Amino acid sequence: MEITAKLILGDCTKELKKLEEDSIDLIFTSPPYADQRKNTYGGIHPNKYVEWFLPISEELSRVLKPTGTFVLNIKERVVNGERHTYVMELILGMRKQGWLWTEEFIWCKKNSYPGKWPNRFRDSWERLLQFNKNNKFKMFQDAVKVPMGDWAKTRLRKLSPTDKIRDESKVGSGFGKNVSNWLGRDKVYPTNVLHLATECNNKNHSAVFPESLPEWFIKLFTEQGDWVLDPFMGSGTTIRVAQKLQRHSIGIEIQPHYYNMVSSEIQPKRYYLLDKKKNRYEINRN
Amino acid sequence: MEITAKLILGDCTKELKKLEEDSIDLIFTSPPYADQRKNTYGGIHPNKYVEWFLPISEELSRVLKPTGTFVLNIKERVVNGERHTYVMELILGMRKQGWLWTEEFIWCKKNSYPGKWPNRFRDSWERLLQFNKNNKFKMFQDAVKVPMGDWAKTRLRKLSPTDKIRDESKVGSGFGKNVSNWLGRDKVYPTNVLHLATECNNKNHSAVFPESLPEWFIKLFTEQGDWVLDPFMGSGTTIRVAQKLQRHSIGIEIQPHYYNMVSSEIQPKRYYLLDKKKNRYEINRN
DNA sequence: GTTCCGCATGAATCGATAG
DNA sequence: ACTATCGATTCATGCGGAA
Repeated sequence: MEITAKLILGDCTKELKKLEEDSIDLIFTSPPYADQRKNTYGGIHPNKYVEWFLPISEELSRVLKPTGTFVLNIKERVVNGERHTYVMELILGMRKQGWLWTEEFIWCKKNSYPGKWPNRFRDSWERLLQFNKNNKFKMFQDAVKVPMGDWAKTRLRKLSPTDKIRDESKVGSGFGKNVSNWLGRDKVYPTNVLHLATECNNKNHSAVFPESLPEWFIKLFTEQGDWVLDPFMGSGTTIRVAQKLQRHSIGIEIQPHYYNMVSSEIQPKRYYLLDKKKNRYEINRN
Repeated sequence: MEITAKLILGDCTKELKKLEEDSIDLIFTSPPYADQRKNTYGGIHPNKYVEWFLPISEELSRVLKPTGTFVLNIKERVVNGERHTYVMELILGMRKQGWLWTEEFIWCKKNSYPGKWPNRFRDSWERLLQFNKNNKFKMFQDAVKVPMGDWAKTRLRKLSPTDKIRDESKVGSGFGKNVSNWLGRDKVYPTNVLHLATECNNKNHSAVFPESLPEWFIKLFTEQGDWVLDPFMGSGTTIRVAQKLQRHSIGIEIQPHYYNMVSSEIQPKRYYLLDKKKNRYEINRN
């Protein structure tokens, strides 16, 4: 199996137009926050943020498959002691473009940026907005199951024989029936809150988010061989993870510095062979 | 010292008008979510939510002191597979009224409502929106400091309401029972993410949020003798905590059932004496 | 006195069915 | 076509009684 990673140097407002429509399964990106990264994209002023982004989201809608998902990592800045409203206005604007605002996940950053202010605490969470073109979209929930809470160890350890037998006899409570289903089960579905630490010790590139963040969404919304797009590639975290998980990827970056860095690291094509024993693809080292 | 708890039976859209202006230090409330609790306030349809709430927030602005804070606990419902936008529209509407949207805290609920759907995970967080009339407001950050270190973090997160209830005598010292463990440990400021479990069905009253939620904000935004208002009192959690922490309180509730329940539990006036040894007020049992 | 187990039940949401 | 009601699904926790 051949997995492609296509890197593009350029402004995504222009480069996106060259991509084929209905071709992407997942867009995962963290655009430059308002007034951050001043050199990039001219350092968008919070008040101009929405009008800058809407043409981009329009193009993203064009390239996304009808069953695809767009995950946007964003957080509003504080302006004059107040949270700015550009994220809310962006959601409202994108809905007018036809996007569905399906869900808002929360990323709780375990080690948030340090600091102390008289009127606020450290900001320790970010939004992960899920948008879709259609209310039928691809989702692979089993791929992101998590270990069950501690309560299970103590409480489900010993189940009386009656509980196991009760299966169909007592449908009334509904609980007894399901308890037996949970025996031997150690994983449950996650919630819409993600607890991940920020990576701080990566020397080569300062990624805005840890690899586990795109990893979670790539596993959730795509399968092997699907296409992942990051229009604001930056240090290439999304692309790197996509390749690792054997998804095709396209990354667009405006800054040559980042583009060159990622280019030197990512192979444009990688080949995987089906290992029949393990029943999965393994990288072909030849 | 005399601490008042004033309970009002009635519709807050009317009752708020009778309150004195610039008299409240903290408003903490959890209004009925759109189309939930159908018996209360007629079960407001998501599309009508903003126009229903804005007149109320207008009155809340009137009664709040210029240095006061309004904390609103709210979450949007899913309508047609999409998160509804009434919360965002509410924030935008309140800003037009002159409110400042200072901050958004996240309440992560460890035990969220169960369920499984093909297109979403369980909803495990709620918003706590902080609004102010002025960018100079009262805030007592030291009152909510938490112990440092991983040990303390996990401990804090796992603290069940019972753990706290067991030692209610040590009012104001945080989470009673474990305080001794924290002696000698450095304390740090918290972040804008709160990890609390919802109180499951208590035998007496099913509160929508645990006591530790209003407790945290009451400690953060008020001092002893200040005034706390909850215009949607419900089972009276906010009022109960305010009284425990020796803040005056006003609770408004439209349903006689709840009003009577809280009335039977809360003393309209409670007297505290200054214990000079401990340098704090203790309840006068005479 | 602890620890352990059984039971009930939540600010929910989807899809099918009925009016 | 559009709205109202109902059953199925699922995990963490408090409470009360038992070991």
